[in-house]
Amino acid sequence: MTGYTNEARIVQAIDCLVFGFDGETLKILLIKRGFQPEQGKWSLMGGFAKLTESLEQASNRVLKQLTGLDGMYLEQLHTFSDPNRDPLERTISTAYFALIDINKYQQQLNADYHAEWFPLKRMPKLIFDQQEMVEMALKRIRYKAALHPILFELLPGRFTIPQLQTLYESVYNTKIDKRNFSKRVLATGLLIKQGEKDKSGSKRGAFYYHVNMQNYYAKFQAFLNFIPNPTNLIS
Amino acid sequence: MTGYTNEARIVQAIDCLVFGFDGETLKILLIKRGFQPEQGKWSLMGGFAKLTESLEQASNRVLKQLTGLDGMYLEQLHTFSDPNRDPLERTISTAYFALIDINKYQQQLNADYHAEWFPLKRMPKLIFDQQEMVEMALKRIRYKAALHPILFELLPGRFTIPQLQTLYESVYNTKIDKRNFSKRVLATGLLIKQGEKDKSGSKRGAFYYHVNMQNYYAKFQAFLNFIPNPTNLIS
DNA sequence: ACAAAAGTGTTAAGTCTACACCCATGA
DNA sequence: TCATGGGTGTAGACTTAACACTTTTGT
Repeated sequence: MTGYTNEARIVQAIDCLVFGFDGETLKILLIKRGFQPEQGKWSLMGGFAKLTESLEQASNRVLKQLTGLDGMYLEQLHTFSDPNRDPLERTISTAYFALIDINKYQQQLNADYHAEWFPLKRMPKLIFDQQEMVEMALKRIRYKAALHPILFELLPGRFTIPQLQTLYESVYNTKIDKRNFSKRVLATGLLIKQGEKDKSGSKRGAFYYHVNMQNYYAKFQAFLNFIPNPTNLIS
Repeated sequence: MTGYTNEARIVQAIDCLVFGFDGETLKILLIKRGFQPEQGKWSLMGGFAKLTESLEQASNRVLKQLTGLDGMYLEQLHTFSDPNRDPLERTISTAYFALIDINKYQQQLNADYHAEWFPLKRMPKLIFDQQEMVEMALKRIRYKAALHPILFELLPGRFTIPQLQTLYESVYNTKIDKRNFSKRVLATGLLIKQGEKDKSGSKRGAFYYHVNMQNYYAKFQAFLNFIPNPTNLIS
């Protein structure tokens, strides 16, 4: 017996949504597609599953190629399977999203792909159903970050509370009271204050913090009620 | 140009996790697998994607075959792609979970599949990675039901508040104070009281309610903070 | 009349929100 | 010295949690 008989075999793709934060706004990494169809158009970084690797392995492989980075936060988003999603051939694509520290991103590696960071508000049209993927990823990130501390993945190893607040404000496109924000974020016990200050943003300087990794894993589930109005969150 | 060259083509399966509630406990519908490998073992209901259908269409087709039902609550859970998950051939499977009113389930249709409902606590060992699928689905249901009113999908068109409470208690394996429970559930505005009572559970009888579908869609997002301790919920 | 489940209200504790002033520093 | 962003506390509103007794009715 060598396999299932009479069943269709289908090309299995992966698409990677890479998000970063530049201190101002949430950005997504896009490439200029290097092959047909839709060659030369802006696109998510993707690839195809090989016979001997899982989709997680395929995504990590592709992300390593594109960004030079390993071991980043990576989560399966959804599998897109409309029979007409790819005009060239019936293809199923599983989308993954990654949250990376934009500073670790290795610029030289992407020369081949002509990769560029785009603020989400000024993103070009994408090919196939990738627009839908981006919207779903944003919903997922907003939903999840309201309950879990995933946004730390977008920051460097040390960061200030005002930076963290800007990140939350940019993800939720809202303004948060800084007194309430710092009270809550400190109350989680996830942050450890450092001696040094970041003087780049102000004359007085803001203290650096880093994540208490022990508490991070322990409290990953318990980081609730962070956002003023967790309405507008989606399934 | 007729397709991608040099890319692997892989069998794409779907697996359906069908949940129901019998008034006592949450149950899952399993079948005796009718083909190799693992023929005769207890398994999730599954199938293969045809070239011309999406995975959602495939799932609905398979669920219709198994249960006779259409249009049930169906959500994509996760895509499982370990290269060794199926010993016969490399197969990728996307799991979907369905929540159905167990009373609508059409018994005659499953004769071919030897389907049976199992309380989750007394579930037999499943084949391949299906055990993992069930665990992930349970986590997802608990997570989502803490924030959204999906558990109504498991109840008949009319139900009583004590029945609803039993359902929540069984999903979360916990006890909830009935005064607080009814206050909260009524405060959502999702329930409409009916004139009649269900006399089956007690001598006095409990009023029937049904879901206000208008509010249901409007408030699907806003049904928050339902469960005493939304700790133990998973990503 | 009694057993068994349904139904209902209050109070205290805790959490959340709104809000304004002083601090430190570089230019 | 002044302009800029950093840092902090409180009071009122609201929400949540804990808790017990009365009602209905079939047997």
